[in-house]
Amino acid sequence: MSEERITHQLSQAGYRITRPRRAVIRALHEERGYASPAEVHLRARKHCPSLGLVTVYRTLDLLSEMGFVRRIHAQDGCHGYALADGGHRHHVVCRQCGATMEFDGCDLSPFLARVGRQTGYAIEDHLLELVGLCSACR
Amino acid sequence: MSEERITHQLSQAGYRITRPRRAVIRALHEERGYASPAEVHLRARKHCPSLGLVTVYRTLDLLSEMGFVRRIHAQDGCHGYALADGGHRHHVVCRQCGATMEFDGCDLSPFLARVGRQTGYAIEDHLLELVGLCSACR
DNA sequence: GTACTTGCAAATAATTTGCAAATAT
DNA sequence: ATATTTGCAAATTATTTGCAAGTAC
Repeated sequence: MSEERITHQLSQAGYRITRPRRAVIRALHEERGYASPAEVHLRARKHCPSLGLVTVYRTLDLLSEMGFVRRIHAQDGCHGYALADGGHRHHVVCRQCGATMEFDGCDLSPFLARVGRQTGYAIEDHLLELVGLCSACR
Repeated sequence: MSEERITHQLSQAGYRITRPRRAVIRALHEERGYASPAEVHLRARKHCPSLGLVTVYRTLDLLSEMGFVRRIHAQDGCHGYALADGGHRHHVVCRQCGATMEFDGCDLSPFLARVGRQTGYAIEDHLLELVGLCSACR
């Protein structure tokens, strides 16, 4: 979802559109995959240098509650946040050097449909991250 | 997987079978869904009163590394652990109520193979998280 | 006996809360 | 004008580490 649309909806819901909140929303849009609160903070400071980490937590909570963002759990155990509906930002990470590369053509639909039937859930979004060795590290 | 099978495999891998480890494995078997380290600790103490929380963390790490246990991301922010019922399984999380459900038959192989060719990476592992609405919340 | 494990205490990291000052509406 | 939001500092909670003592093999 676009930044404008999110801010508009927040505004409609009675929340104020502040510089810190804009900065967090922008940072999330710039992120390819998911980011920890600390990472969001780092990135969002570019847009609002005075931004405090606490505000990042609070804003992520708000966005999460409003359904614009979702919490995901990363392998290392840290929590990450990603834009909901950003499900098609997939990437491979090299476990050796950390290089990441995006790939496109996420044709998981048949798979997702099957899981939906099997579990009774209405699947709305997904996050996929692949881990492996990049060509240089092999 | 049964307790005996897990301990056997740990033993085969060169790890020692201790009272604290048995207690943690048993506690996981008694748990229906997933449990936080603190919850595992509480339950496992019934089988090994001297058990320390630190050992629970270490044992969960070990079991997780060996693939006997999976980390689950709970809504409230705490990490949870659940037995991996063999094979590679994933889960769907309900964005409304947080209920999680496992599904099996994660047959992504054709997809992974294609991405491997496309990116030049040797894909070794993947993290897939699905988000949706559970049947009760729909 | 020896190397792996444990539990404790202390260190570190992650997240939340209280509150006066700042600011969007 | 005023109720919301912010940033800081401090509190709380979660997780990891160092190390001497304990234990499986």
